[in-house]
Amino acid sequence: MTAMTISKVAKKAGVGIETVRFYERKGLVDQPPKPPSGGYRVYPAETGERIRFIRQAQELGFTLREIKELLSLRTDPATDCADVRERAQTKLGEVTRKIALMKGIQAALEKLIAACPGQGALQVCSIIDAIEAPETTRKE
Amino acid sequence: MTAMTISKVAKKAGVGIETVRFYERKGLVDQPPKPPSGGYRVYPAETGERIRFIRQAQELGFTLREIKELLSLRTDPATDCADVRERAQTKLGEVTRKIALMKGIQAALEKLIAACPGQGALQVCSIIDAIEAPETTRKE
DNA sequence: CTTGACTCCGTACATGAGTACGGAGTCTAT
DNA sequence: ATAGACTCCGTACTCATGTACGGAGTCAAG
Repeated sequence: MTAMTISKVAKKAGVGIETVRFYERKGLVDQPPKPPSGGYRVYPAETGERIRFIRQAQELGFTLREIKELLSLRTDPATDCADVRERAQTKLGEVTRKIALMKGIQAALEKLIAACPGQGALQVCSIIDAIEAPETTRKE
Repeated sequence: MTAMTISKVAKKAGVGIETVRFYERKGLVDQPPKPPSGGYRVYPAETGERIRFIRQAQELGFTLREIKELLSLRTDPATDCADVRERAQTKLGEVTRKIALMKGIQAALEKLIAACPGQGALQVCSIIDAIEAPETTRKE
């Protein structure tokens, strides 16, 4: 069982070595200590999963800063539960909002696909219909 | 009814003037022609909506390049329907996938919130559980 | 017809998120 | 014990996405 070196982690996570190191610098993943005997750092298996999570969260429009916050949410005895709870609820609001927006786009795309293949010119339907202007009810 | 100048558009869309101009340069929104009489450009009302859409799509993790593609999808007689349909379907796949990922995070947050307030130390539950490793079934 | 606010345009600067490079050390297989 | 592959670390470069600046032109009100 070969030790988990940085290149193994990177490969498992589907990123480059430099990216792993970049996330270490940013505090998104822990840099394991160098073994006292000297030599290469050895990574726990979770690091790969953690990086995968980071990448997916990025695809969902979270910044590394936000992802760091997400990752710091965990129920363990050491952290103040009420605080974690509150931050989790804030994040939950964000993702719920994003899901709603995304569903708007999904619906618009489905409508577009449905409208398209019929014959030539049905309605002109734009993706922008996906957004229901929230505040644009002001004239001027 | 005062003409829609660039600052009005920006305000309506909730961005700065420079951002509008930046999107014009990038081809994400059309730059209206300068009136032949000279003077300031006047913008159609849709520009504001369009920019709002751009910002929302960005929050959902789409790049400007991708958003440009999204915006170019529309069923109108001028464009090849089959082509539009195909591109729309690709995009639909992407957003559907994103929704699934986002729901994973949503569920994890809900679980976290539910686990938290009970007493002190219930399970340690990490957000990373949100991701079901797709390919990590390889050992080594 | 002048003043203050706004537009236009080009260019420069900023920030987030990597990516690349290079030299020195380490590990492993032959 | 040496070659080839890999690690470590610092620094520098890149690319996307804006933001800021500055000077010249324009507009509308007093």
